[in-house]
Amino acid sequence: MTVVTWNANSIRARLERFLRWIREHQPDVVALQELKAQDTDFPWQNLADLGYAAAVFGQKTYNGVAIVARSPITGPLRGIPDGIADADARWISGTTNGVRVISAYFPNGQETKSDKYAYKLTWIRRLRDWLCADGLREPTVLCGDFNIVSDALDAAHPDQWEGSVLFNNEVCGLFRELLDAGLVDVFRQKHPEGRLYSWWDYRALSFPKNDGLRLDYILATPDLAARCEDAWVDRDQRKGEKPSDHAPVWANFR
DNA sequence: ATGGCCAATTTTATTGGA
Repeated sequence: MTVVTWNANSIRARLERFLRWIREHQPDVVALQELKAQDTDFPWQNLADLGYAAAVFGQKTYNGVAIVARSPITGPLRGIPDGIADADARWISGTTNGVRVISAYFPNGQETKSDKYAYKLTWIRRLRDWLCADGLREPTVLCGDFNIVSDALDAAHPDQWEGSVLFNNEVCGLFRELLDAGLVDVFRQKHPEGRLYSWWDYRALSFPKNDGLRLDYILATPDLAARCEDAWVDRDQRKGEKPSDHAPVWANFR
């Protein structure tokens, strides 16, 4: 089973590229983030025509997450199921092919002194608490744009990001707490040397210079992680006309 | 070669992204 996580940075702006990519690569499961679209603007029919089911948690203008899969998706949940109100569409889960799939778009946080950063920390702690309490009772992949540089190996120039909302002791500590809840970073497992990235700024020739960050992760419960054969970044999707600033991150499970 | 911000909004600047 192949699992991909991709921050599309607007599903409408990326529609042609997205559908072409689905047709060419036929992934089994895709976790999408930053749809920047309401449910009614999601390409349900295009995907159905290609043989894919979808579970969507859309939002106008900002955020928005979805799961797309070749097998039916059962028991979809929209929003971290802890009963706490959240105005942002950042989390969806569903089960397909016997695996619980979560697509999560972690808050960016803007600046460390901002309310948005406080919200980021609160949001990640909610996710951690849910994972620890009852989130990992079945084989699970937690996929998404974490907006966290988990380690200096995940940045081309870590010194330029140290202390930012993406890379500091607080968010790195919370990332470790997500792993401690019972998850394995399967891409790290396959590439312990690091220096591979999933996001490059649109500005300043960041992609040709490979001045990137790894922000997109696939975390799996240990049973699944043991079945992971390979993990890779689909750099071709950052090339050409109208790319997202994120490339899809893939993992293949036996 | 992969190329010098981009996307959405009742737009012609502003907000947010990372």
